[in-house]
Amino acid sequence: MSYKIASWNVNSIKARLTHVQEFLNTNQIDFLFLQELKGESFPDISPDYHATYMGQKAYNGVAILSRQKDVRLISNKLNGDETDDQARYLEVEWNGIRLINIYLPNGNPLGTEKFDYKIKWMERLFIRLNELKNERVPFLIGGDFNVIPKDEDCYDPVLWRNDALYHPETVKQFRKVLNLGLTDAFRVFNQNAEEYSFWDYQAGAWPRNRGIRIDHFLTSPAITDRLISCQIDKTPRGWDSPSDHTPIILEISE
DNA sequence: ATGGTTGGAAGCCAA
Repeated sequence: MSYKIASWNVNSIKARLTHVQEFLNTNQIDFLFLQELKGESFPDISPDYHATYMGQKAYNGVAILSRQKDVRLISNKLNGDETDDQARYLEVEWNGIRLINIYLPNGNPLGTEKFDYKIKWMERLFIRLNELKNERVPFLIGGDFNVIPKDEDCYDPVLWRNDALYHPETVKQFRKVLNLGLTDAFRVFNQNAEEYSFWDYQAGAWPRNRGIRIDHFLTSPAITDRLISCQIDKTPRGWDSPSDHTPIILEISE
């Protein structure tokens, strides 16, 4: 027995409703983390799934769909800044483990308050995950991290160095999180370059495979021990009117 | 080559 957990930035749940339904119908997904809902309310997707979500008007928004109804909301915001009202964080408890879905700030353009917000958000995330580590709570965190971990995770490292997604400060913060003892689950099973989860809508990025790997699952040690597989499913990116992201799917043993 | 495209908003912003 195993569980499949997927993460997908859908770039508007309203615009991608049928895609999400098709994805759920063709994969045996137990939990689906969604990002960029771009709306306050959440639509009826399937009678087979329970939705926990945190939305806002027009921007951001995260949801966790689950076959299991016994998920318990721990938090729908990231601690550390009472003035932060962006819907980017969802933490639930299920079966003794913590499931965390994030839509980490993009941070562009560099040199603006947006980049400061991203870095501070990552510092707050580190503090939260360090708490869970100290409490010995097994967890997995998935979502759109808006972070390119390494050169092999983008088509043009030199170009991306001048972007908030691969800026040295961004990568430093990401490594700090990893150094809590977390594992980039995808890299346990696949060391190939040119394995991407996002392709820009512009300039033929998808047909030319000019993409970046910014959607991740990170697992705490107890969950890492249970990893069965972690793959990027490129199929939905090839559908008509797709999201610019494609799902990443993680499988863990019971 | 500072463009190109998409979604939600409202008559631009974020990605």
